[in-house]
Amino acid sequence: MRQSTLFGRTLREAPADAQTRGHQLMLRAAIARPLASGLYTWLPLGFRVATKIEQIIREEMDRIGCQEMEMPVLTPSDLWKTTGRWEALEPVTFRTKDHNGREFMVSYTHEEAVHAHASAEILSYRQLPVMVYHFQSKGRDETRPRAGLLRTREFVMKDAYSFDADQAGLEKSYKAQHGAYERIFKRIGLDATSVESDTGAMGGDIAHEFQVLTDAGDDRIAICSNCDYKANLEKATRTVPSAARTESDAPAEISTPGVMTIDQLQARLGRPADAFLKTVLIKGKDEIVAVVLPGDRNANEAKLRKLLDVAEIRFANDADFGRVGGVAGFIGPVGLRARILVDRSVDARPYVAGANKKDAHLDRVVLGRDFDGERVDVHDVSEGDICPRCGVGTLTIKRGVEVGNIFAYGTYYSDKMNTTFLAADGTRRPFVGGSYGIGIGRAVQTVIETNHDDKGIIWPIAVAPYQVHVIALPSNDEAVRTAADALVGDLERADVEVLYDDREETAGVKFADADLVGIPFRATVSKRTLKEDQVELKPRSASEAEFIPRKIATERIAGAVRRALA
RNA sequence: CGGGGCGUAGCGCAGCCUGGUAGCGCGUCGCCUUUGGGAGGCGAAAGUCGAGAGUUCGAAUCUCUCCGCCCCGACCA
Repeated sequence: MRQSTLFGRTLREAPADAQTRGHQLMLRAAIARPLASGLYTWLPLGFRVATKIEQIIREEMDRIGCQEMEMPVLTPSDLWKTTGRWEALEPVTFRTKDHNGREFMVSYTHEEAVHAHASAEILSYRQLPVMVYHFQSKGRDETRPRAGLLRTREFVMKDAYSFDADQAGLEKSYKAQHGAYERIFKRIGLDATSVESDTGAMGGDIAHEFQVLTDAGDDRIAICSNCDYKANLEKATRTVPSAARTESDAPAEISTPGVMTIDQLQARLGRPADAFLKTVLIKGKDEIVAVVLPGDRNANEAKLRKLLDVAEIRFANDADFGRVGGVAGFIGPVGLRARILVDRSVDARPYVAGANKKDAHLDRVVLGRDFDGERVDVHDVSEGDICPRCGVGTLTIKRGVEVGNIFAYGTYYSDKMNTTFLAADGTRRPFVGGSYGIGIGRAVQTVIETNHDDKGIIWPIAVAPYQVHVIALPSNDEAVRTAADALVGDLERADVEVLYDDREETAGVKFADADLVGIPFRATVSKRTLKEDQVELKPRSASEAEFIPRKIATERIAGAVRRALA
């Protein structure tokens, strides 16, 4: 490919609204361009990367017997209505109607569609298990697209679906996908770790996210310093140190005029945050729920949403406070007329809690004696907490990008859509399923986020837009041009992918662009190298170049590419 | 959807407070010189100042409404 004709120019400066390094480099290196908020066009260089990533995924899916197909972007509303997601996904989806008024969704995902097909194609247990996948655009009207390709409103996802006769089969399919994912991310050059994740509103048992740790990410992951425990903060828990039970007198009211927050209580009473109980009133499905936590812990919204089976956590209003007998700022679990959830971080010792009376708190409130409630796990873990698995290591919290997820949802969709097969014993049984997604654009930018230096991208060769960047210097010199043209032709005949910088630019511009675009090998043909009858070869990731006699340059460069790919 | 910020030439920005000729750097175009790390000279093109309404003799600048974009939070691949 001659760079003089390449569609898409490099940018010397990144647009001011590009925040992360990957976003900046993605734009500067002409990988993709925004068309509107959260909508991106692949430029030729980026499209080649995306295509290579797809091909790697395709090979690994095929290897585990997952069959490629393709379902439409637009899917009819009645399909979604059978699972209730037409309503549930309303705020985050794009919709349209045809000329007869029939409604369609720009598919958010394809579980419904694939179940409809499975139901029609798979009649007997003899046809199971089956795994299928496709690469297809998803539409998600994200309220906040973010960081370039990391979160967009339309993106291509590889989504695979497994259908099994029973739970044991599902677990096998799930393991096969998990293995494929590990191979895929390794080949792409992403250091992705599988992390336990929340199963979301769909329930189900097992789910893993593949997270790439980088500050550009917007997920938070708890990681044990000792064992292999890793979990999304939405799900992460900890070992709560057991406190010795202490005896104490009955609660006593203390006057605390105007003292309404944990911070103020600490200042006023001179005790640490964990000496207090924090009580948060929230709206449940059709009840008011009080969540009781130690003063130094925050409630985890994801955990609460799942526990209460609500889409969104909303705090109680004044009327709700009155209804349960609480006073804002002085709320506590003792005598409260609400469903009470007590976080497992609360232990069996006396705390200071709100007295449900203006300007008053209760000292020496003890769980089990003075109040009680359902014991739950709804707190955020913090840096330094004890690992829940090994009980030895401490947790650190890192940011991550979720490049893929796998999810064993079981019969969730089959039950709702009544998709069944005929089992060996003659009964009709629901498909036991799982879904497995990878975002292509997100993967591309995550590779950049984790493979660059201060000059530009450093592509892993397996996904690089081209393998060798040939630089002619200067390209208007007859001899240089002839030699460079010949090298490019020879390399291409040896099946090497070449980007050829034949532009009439100065050396500085060409080298700076080569570093920015980040093709793994740079081969320079210049007046200087020609004098010695040589070609200069420099890997993007190395600081030193080597000089190769022109006669064997093609062979040597093609060999280097082959070794790098192996 | 809650909170915050920003829209002036392709990109990065100044000008706005205190109303009066629309500017700078880079890029782009032409010619010349240059060619191993974003070169130099001369010349040139390019802006509905996000949109609309208002105030004013006069609005990029003041007021209002709308639109777009970004960041933090919540949600996702």
